Amino acid sequence: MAELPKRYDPNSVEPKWYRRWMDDRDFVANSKSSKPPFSIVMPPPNITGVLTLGHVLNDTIQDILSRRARMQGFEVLWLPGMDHAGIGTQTAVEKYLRRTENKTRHDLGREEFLRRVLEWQDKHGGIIIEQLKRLGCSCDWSRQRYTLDENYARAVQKVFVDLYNKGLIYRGRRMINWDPAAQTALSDEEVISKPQKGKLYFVRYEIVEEPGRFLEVATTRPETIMADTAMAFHPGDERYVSLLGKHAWRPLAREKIPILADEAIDPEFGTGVLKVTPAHDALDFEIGQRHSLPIVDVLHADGRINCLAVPELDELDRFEAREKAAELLQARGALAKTEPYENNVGFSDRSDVPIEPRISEQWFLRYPKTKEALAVVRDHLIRCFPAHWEKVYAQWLENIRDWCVSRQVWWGHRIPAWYRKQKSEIYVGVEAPPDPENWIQDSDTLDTWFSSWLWAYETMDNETRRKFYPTSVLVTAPEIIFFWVARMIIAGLEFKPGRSDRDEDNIPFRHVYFTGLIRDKLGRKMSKSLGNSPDLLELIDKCGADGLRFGLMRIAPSGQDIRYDEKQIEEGRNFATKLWNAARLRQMHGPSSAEPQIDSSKLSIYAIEVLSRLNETIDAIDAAYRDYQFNAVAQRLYDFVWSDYCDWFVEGAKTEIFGEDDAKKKSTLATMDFVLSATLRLLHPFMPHITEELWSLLGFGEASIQFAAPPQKIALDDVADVPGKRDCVSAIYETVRAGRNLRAESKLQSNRKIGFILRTEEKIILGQLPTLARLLNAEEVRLDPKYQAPAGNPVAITPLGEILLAIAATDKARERERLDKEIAKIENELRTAENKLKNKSFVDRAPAPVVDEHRKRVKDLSAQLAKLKQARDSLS
RNA sequence: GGGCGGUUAGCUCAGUGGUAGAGCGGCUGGUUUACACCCAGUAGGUCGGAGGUUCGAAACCUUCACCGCCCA
Repeated sequence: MAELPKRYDPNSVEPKWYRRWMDDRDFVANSKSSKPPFSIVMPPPNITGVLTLGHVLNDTIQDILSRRARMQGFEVLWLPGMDHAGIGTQTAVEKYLRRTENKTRHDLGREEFLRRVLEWQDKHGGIIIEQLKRLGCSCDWSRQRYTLDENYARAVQKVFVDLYNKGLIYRGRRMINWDPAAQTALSDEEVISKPQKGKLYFVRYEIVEEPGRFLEVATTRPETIMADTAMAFHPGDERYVSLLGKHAWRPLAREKIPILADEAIDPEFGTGVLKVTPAHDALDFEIGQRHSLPIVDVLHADGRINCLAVPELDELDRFEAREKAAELLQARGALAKTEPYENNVGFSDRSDVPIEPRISEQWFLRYPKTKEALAVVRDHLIRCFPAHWEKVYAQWLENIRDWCVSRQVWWGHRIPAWYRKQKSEIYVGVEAPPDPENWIQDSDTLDTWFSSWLWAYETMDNETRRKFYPTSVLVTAPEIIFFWVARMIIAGLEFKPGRSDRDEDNIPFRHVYFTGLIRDKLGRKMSKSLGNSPDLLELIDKCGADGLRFGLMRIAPSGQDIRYDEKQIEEGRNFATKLWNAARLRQMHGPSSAEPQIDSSKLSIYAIEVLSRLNETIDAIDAAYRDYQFNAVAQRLYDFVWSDYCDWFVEGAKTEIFGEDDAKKKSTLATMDFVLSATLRLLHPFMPHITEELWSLLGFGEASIQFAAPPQKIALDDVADVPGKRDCVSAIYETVRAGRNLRAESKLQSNRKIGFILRTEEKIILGQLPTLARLLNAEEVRLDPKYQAPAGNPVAITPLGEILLAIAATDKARERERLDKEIAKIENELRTAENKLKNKSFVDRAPAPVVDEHRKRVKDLSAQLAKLKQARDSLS
């Protein structure tokens, strides 16, 4: 085998393996398999989206879970797909049309516009799928789905019809959230409230029955005064009771409006009087309903004023009109004052403009199965990770309101409802009415989430569903817990796609893992407009998909936001290179063995140590996976490979590899093979490409590493006194650290070969001197239990005794200083431990092992201190 | 206003009652035949404040402050 290059080149390795995996159909799930199922449905990215760090995080986690399950012997289905993103895609195409042809969708007409959207989709769509492949995602692409696939779209409409027939979906004129930019209704979940600096306008309304007396109202929206149909105060508010039943003059579009009392008014706010504008405020609408007030709408759909009675305001944009209305009121002496004011304003999640509460005829869903949906999470048929999301979920369900599902958008699933021409008759059905010429179909489409709530099972054919539904786990961002997660649970419980009627067979998933949110270095959200998202394909070119995956996973604590820094991805790349070189070193010493023969009776103490550490790592990783602590898994692997294996085991093992004893050499190489093979398998879910490449290069298996069983802990039962041997290794490593420190503190260059003397009675160290010397980069390490330091050799205390440099300190003053510092440190530690033991209640109450440990500490520290003081004295 | 997170080294973060940790960054030394995407060493912390529980608290409880998110 040719020597490997020094540096790992992911760009030549990663695409090669991905192609192979695809050619071998390794990711295709077999519904007929007898293996136990493991399934994930991918949260579908937008059809015209591109890969973001959020996707990388999300989909890497799904890939890790899928790949690990595959290795564990599960039949794995990771089902990918895309979402048509109704409003988002339509807006993008509209923008494009306006820019290139200066046309609106209405200029083109519905049919032509939809043709253009399809063109756009063909041109820009599905880029993200190729990017996910570059990331190494092991999705079953043969089952890739799209929310507008014919079958899927039909299922969406069928669900609508069913819910309509059950009376759960209804059409009604109600107060909804109107997005004046996108000109569509939105659901409550799509409204984000943001604090806004504005003004509070104090407006005077003259009392009709008492000319000259005024009622003062504080409002943030003077531009809607023309739509006021009443004034209201709290029934208990004594300031105003005398006005009850009287009337006020509306100062704009002057008219008499009644003064009434309603419990909903907060007497503390402003003057305690509310101007009731039922058409433009949700609370006012309710008050209006209670008091049978007329509804006057003074806004166009695009947010301009629609009020011929006040020509100064008519046709003005709502925000311009606000200023203008204030001016008009001022001119008429109706504006008492204005105050700066900050309040929360609902913004559209889509177009980031303030939402307009508006009365409109829309379709609504009265959510079914909300009690059951609460129960399945409360009773842990579904578990959230981290668990606190269960509370957030419950809170939403407990306060749930009907879902406005219709959108005034053309791109999407058209509402399967028809209205009879010239009659008020509605037909709702998957098929068009038999006499279409007499009907007009509803022009609206359904909320995109109304299609994605079926994603967990409508993406599967019957056979797939039988094998893989309910899915094992859903991985998603907390931002869409209501939009998607909760609604999918409701859909599963209502439509019962499972193999029985029982809830546990119909929930869409058993676990939900919520990722963190990725922020930039400054803590800001990643966004297109800020331009703070890295170019991921560039990053993959630079660090490899594996480097990106590992780097990101290592810094992604569960349940917390992630501060992204490219340096951390570089660390992922560096780690890949480290792993590569660890394999390279092994490969330089002859062929590795797929089944290394470990004769535990012949293992060196270092091999026992590294194998024990490997065992511990395997346990720790298992535990971390159980809690979905991916960063902990990554960190454990990083530490094991870099520190335990490379820094300590491999460096020490060079004694044997380059040594004369063939049996020892073989045993050491076998240990390396064992550890490397296990490490590659442990790392495979995180770094699929490099592990496959090394698995193949080192010949650890004929078949792909993807289906190799996860490493089991090695039994060291027949090794005598493992703890004793590990203590010995730990003492040796401690001694190495002390010796290296001596060398550096004595200003000796780290490459200079130098002699050390070890003053110890420990016999166990005899055979270990060559390894000790290698790790210390020493010319030799001389064992001398009776060594008398001639002129103050620099000395350090170790668990083995004392280690000394075989040369006199060149600078005695500095050496004294060093020893003084060391003495002070030890004295300090000693004092702490002694004080604890002096405390009677500690000795009486603390567990015996803890007390013993402190006694031992005092003993050890005292011995160390004595030796250090002796060395210090010999210098003066 | 209600709920949920967070506050540990210059930075990013681990750390579930028993001697405060890692990586990065800083500083010092190094082309020691796996790796300069590296190796060795090192400085740097009254664990946000105040109370409490305990023999013992970064961790558990109470409270306050500040930061962030979700819902009104």
